[in-house]
Amino acid sequence: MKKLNKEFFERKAEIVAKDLLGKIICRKIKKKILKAKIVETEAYYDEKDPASRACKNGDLRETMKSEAGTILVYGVHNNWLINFVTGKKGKAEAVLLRALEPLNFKAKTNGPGLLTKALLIDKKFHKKDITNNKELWIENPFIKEKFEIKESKRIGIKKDLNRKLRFYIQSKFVSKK
DNA sequence: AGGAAGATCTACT
DNA sequence: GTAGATCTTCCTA
Repeated sequence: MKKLNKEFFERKAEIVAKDLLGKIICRKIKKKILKAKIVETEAYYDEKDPASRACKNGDLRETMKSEAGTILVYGVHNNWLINFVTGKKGKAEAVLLRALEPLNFKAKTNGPGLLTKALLIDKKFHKKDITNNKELWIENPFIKEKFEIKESKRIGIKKDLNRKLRFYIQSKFVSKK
């Protein structure tokens, strides 16, 4: 198993979002390691993205502009959403994790808020480094599965720009609409 | 200090 | 399908 390194995240958000599909996210809780396959992602491209909080001033925008691989935890309503900063430093790009398929545990993760609950992810991961973290990291799977990557519009956003920035694999865990 | 908006979820009709 | 719950962040004063 090889952890994803910084170079992986230094590419465009759209590319990273597609490439993250099928990867394994690992969360260490006490002595157990929860593993789940990433099945749904969304890309946010820069501070001009009207749907992104990077279009506002503040800490989130600064975080999105920081080093690739930085974890960004964003709170809405009652939930935490987890993102990974992508692109080179200075670019406000990020990828949102929308759904996972649990491999060695049971949970509902068909939605951005539920997946953070299942993995016990909260604000304490904000600004941490996904490529160098003891409690949370991403691995390449042993075998590269064949799967079809589907695209659609982003979900839950009113300001939609007819761009297809949501990517997913066929799975019952994918949030569907 | 207060208000508004938001990348959501659940429950009920 | 729609309403409501309820939290974090940013903006204004």
